[in-house]
Parts: sequence; structure tokens; C-alpha cells
Amino acid sequence: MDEKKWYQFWEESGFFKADPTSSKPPYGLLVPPPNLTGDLHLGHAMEHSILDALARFKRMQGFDVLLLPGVDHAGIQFEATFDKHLAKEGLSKQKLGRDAWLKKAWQFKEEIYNSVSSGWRFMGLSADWSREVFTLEEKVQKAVFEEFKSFWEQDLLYKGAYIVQWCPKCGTAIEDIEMEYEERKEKLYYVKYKIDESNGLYLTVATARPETIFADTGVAVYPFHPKYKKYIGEQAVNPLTNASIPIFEDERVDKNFGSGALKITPGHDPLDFEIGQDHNLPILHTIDKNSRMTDLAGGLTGLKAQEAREKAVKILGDHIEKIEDYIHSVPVCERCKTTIEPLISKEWFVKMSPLADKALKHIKKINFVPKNYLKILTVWIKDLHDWSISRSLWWGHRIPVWYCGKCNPNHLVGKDKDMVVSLEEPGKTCQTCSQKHWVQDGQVLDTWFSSGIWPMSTLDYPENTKELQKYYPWDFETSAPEIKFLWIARMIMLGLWFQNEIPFRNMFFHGMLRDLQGRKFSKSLGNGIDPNGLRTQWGTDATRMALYSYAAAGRDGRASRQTMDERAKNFRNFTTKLKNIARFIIELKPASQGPALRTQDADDKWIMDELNKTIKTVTKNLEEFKLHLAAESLYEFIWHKFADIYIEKSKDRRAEAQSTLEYVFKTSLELLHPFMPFITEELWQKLPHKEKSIMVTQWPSTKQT
RNA sequence: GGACUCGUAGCGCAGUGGUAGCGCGCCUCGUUCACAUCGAGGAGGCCAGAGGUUCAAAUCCUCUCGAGUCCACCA
Repeated sequence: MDEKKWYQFWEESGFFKADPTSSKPPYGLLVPPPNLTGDLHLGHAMEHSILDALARFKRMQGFDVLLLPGVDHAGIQFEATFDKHLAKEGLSKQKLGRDAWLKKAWQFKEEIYNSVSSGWRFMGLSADWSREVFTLEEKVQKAVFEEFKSFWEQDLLYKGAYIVQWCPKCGTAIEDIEMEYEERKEKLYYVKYKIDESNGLYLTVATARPETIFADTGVAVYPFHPKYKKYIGEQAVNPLTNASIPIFEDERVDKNFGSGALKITPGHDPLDFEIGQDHNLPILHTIDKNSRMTDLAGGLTGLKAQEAREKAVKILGDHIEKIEDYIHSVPVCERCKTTIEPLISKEWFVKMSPLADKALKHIKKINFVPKNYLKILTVWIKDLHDWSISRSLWWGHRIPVWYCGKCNPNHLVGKDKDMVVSLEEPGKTCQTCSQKHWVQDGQVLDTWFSSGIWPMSTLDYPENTKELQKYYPWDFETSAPEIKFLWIARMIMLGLWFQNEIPFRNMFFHGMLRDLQGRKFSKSLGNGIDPNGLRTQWGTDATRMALYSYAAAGRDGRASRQTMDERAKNFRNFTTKLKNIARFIIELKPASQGPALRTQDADDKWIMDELNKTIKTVTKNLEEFKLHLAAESLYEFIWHKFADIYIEKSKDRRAEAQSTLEYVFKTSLELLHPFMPFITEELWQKLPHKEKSIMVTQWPSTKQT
């Protein structure tokens, strides 16, 4: 069978295209844009198969379907992938510079894109390619600018030096949700801090990071500490720098940990930063953005923080009271697994509480599948902190802010003075110096800042096009649970904020496909399964069916190439079965045909009843996004009822049964088309038909018998 | 420390109140009339365990054990 031929036939016939001017009711499905960091994997194949089945189903039901495809630039992840690729050629960001680097990055993007794009077509995705969007293209740029500008005007944006989670390898701040934790066996050091102007008095703090003591600017103890209460208000001596630092009480210190006293390093720990703010402590830096010691560290300057730890312990010498083994979880970058270094950096933030409040009021309008995700997302949004949106990367939407290089060399944020919010270089002059020395903010926006408005930017927001009016809110969105906060929650908040309406009516979380040990598929483990391999061996239709059997909402699946082969093989056999049924009914047609449909024969009545039941089941299950059940009931009906029983029995009264055979088979193909688009088209075309394609034929309805 | 999900035949999974299912694998038989990429038949599960609700529980509730995921400022 020539799948390519049918795909071309559909595409050239314009069947994939949505028509905003049509009077048909709209049904919009938004393809989650895959990251342009590599070929499509099995999870994508499943996700896209789900979307395509629903799109084809809704089209046949008479909706004006928009299945909108697109790809994501995936800022941090793309840069990591691309930099690795460059390293192989002996190149780097430093060697190339921003412009040359960006040029090469676009070429690299194009290569990956081609593979993704052809992968989609191979799988039979019936998307409206004329509306395809890339998150860095001009149209999205305008939407992102509008988003940024609105936030600015609504006073929801601020820039400042705050403690952030810094990935030294990626060279950028990341968000809490972009980190994961690794359990490590380290040491817990109990360090004595002398009390100033006293003889031999001291208090002890416990720390896992003695190298940060250089930047300690205070010691906090929990309220009413039996031993240390008396020192409150005194000064302690920083054991590494000899600086005097205040001792004070704070309820955030855990009574049951260590000695009950906590060294405060506002420059290198989020909690310490908070406590430091409340007690007006100065902020010092002893570790820089490359994870090396600053000159605050005296003789240890320039050392990697990790190496500095042991040396610091040596210098501390007698100040170390005891050392314990200590197992704790250390934050690492989700992308590159580098240990995160909390430090102070100037970043942009969005105030989220007004957005969160609005989202919480309306989130119940979204039908989450499975239902428990409503609670999961609600809880997360309730407890939301401000969104750090700037990334020190090159691949992304440049922050649309220009500073006067002359009056505002430190890129400070004011209002309409020596800075301007603008996509292009401002034409006007600086209000302070009346000259033009505009310099753009060097950072780019978090990837999710653009994908968060994906439901709108794909429909030409901020222009109020007929597309935006017709297809927003989307009817169906799907995703892996992995990015429920990063992406789904953001789309909900941003959609409500800017469009005053939920972004999608149905939110379907599919499960994650994992290997047989339950591990995620990853390049480093080499446990991935190439959907193309399955497709080539068993055919696209069979591969899709195998994937639908894993498509129960919210259920993870375990798979290996072998288990996928087992399932796909079954459906390849099913494809063969369909071909043989067609041969029997069409090619080996009796010379004379009996009466038209619905004789009074008991067998005919039985199969028609069974068909009606199947129509009901399949339709209902598709409406409820239970694709695995819909596919299963069709398989059961066609193979074990229609073929095994009805066709067998029909051989005794072939001519009389012919009409029923044709009718049941044709209807079955139509029901099966959303799942197995290619073989159903191929066989349907051989049966008597009116419409040009099974794709545009009407979805079967039950018939009276 | 919180929240959530799962534990069903050798393996991969469905079934969420009414006699235990699917695929692969396994066993027996069968190539003449669509199909051996097949057909007919079969073996294999006290649905993790214990208790409870109910006329009725794999399905609802409680607890225990086991597997996993997510969230949290573990100094």
C-alpha cells in the first residue's frame, strides 16, 4: 500500500485545511509544539496519533476542524543540544559571537525541523500545514511583545537582583520547576563561631557548604534557644573572614536540625536570602556564575566551589567541632544535571498573583482528563511565586527593552525615562540626554513565556482575527503530565489574563511511555524506541493502533521494542484481515446480487444490531477520549463478529447477503478511519461510494433494522 | 514532610458494582471454496494482602505491603 500517495491525495484535496468562513461548528485541536532538539520519539508519535484520530473523527462528524501544528524553539534545551553539536566541530559560543552563532543555530534548527516535519506526515497527521507556526517566527514575536508590553503597562513586570537558581553549565538562571534533586552522601560540618569580645564563648552552626562561610553575614537561631538565647544581639565572628556578623532570632530556623543555629548566607541560599532581607543583612558573593570562588575567598579565589570546600575545612581547622555523614538531596539542572548554584542575579520577573487569582476562578471550566489534574493544577497555582522570565541565553525572544547606554549604563529599570519597551530600536531620543545610544537588554525570555501564549499566538493574537474569534478557546489540548506546570498551568493563566477565557475546553493528559524498568526514555540511556522503525516494519496504521492501546488517560505504559513489536504485529495482522475481507466482498463478488439492504434473515439482523452497538460504543468512547476502548471494540467487532461469524455464515447465502456485507464493511471502515487512516481509505475507495474520500464522508449513525 | 497514581494470566496491558478480558507467547487439531500475516479448540489468574460497605466487590471505603511520579526553602 502506498501511504504516501494517500497522504498526498488528502493534502492536495485540501481536506486538512480549516475554513474560518465555514458555517460548520468549529473544533480546534492544538498540537503541542515539539522541542526542536531531535527526532520525534515514541511519546510524540502517540500524542500525535491521539490528536489525529480525534481530528479525523470530528471532521467526519461535520465540524470545521482545525488541527494546528507547530514547533518550539525550546531555548535552554536547544542551546544545550546545539552547543554540544558545535563542540564536535571545535566551535563554541565564545568563538562565534552572537550573530554568527545565531546564524548557525537557525541552520541547525532547520535540519531538525525537516526530520520532525516529515515524521508528522509519515504518521498521517491531518494538520493544517498552511497555519503551521514556529515559536520564534515574526507572528509569535509580535504576540510575545504584546504580552510583555501589557505586563509592563499593567505594572506586573519588575527587574531586580534576587536570589535565583543558577545553572553554571547552561550559564543562566532557571526556575524551581526546571530543577530536579539528586540524593548525595556528603558531610555536615559543625562550625564554631566565636562570640565577639568574649573569651572563648562560641555558638555552633551546622552546614553542608563551609565554602560559603566567606559570604556569611549573620547567624540566626530559633526563638528562645536554651543555649544561644543569651547571645541574641551580640556579634559573632565569621571564622573565615573575621568579620563581625549579627546574631539574631528567626522562626524559620528549624529547632530540630543541627545545633538550632543557622549561618545566614544571603548571596547563596534562597532561605538565607529571605531571612537576610528581613534582617537587613548585606549580601556578599563568594561564588560567581561560573561556580568559581570570588576574591572574597582570599587564597581560595578562582577555585571551583567544590574544590574550595575541602580547603575551607582545612583553613577552619579548630573551628570544626565535628563532622557527620549527611545524606541529602542536591538540586541539579533538569537539562544538564549540573549542580545548581543559588546566587544573586539581575533578572526579570512577572508578578503572578493577579494571574493566579483569575485562573483559580475559572479553571473549573476546563474538563481535565483524568479529573484529578484539576486538583493538582489548582493546588500548584494557589501556591505560586513570581515567574522569573529572563534567561541568559541567545536562543529565544530577546527581551524587548532598550536602555540608554549613556544615562543608564547599568540597565536599571525606570518608567519611560532612559529605557524604552520596544521590539525595534527606538526611533526617539533619550528623555534624559536627548541622544540616541540605545542598547538592548542582553537576555532572552524564558521559552515558556512564548509557549504559554501558544493558544493565542497561533491564532494571530494580538490581532483580533476571525481565526482567534472562531477557534479560541480550543476544544482539545493534550500533553504529557511532565510539563503540566511549566506549560499547561501557564497557558491557563495567560489565556485567561489576555483573552478573558480559558484556552481549551478539554485538557487530556496522556501517560508517559517508559522502558520495561519504568525509566524514562532518554538519549543517554539509549533506551528509546524509534517510531520510524515500527512504522517501516509494521506499517503506519498498525503502529498507530499499537500506540492507541497505550492511550488511556493518565496511565503510564512500559514498552520495549519487543513489546511494541508484539502489539504492532497484531495490528499488522488485522490490516491483512481487512484486506482479505475486502477481497472476499469486493473482488469475489457474486455474479448476481440479492435484494438491497436489510433482508429479514436472522443473521443480517444480528450483524446489523452488532454494528449499531459498535457505532454507539465507538462514538461514545471517542467523545470521552477513550481511544483505546474505541479501537478495541472495533477490532473485536470486525474480526471476531463480522469476519469470523457473519462472513462465514454468509457463504451459504452469498448473493442474498452481499448488500449487508458491503454495508457493514463500509461502515466499519468509516468507524476505523480515525485510527487507521491509510488502509481504510485504500479499501473504502474500492467500495461503491459518493464522496471523494473516506476522510470527508459522514460519520456513521445507527440504522433501524 | 505533603499530594497523586499503580499493583489483574509468563510478558505488555484493558476492564472501575452484576458470571474474570485483549495481544504476544504456550498446547492440540486443521492448508478445498477471502485470509496459515489464518481458522477451530485448549491450558494458564483465589484481580498484592487484611478488614469493611452491599443481595452482589478486581471495581466503593479503611489499613498493611510493594512499585512509581509530582510537589516542598532537608541548613
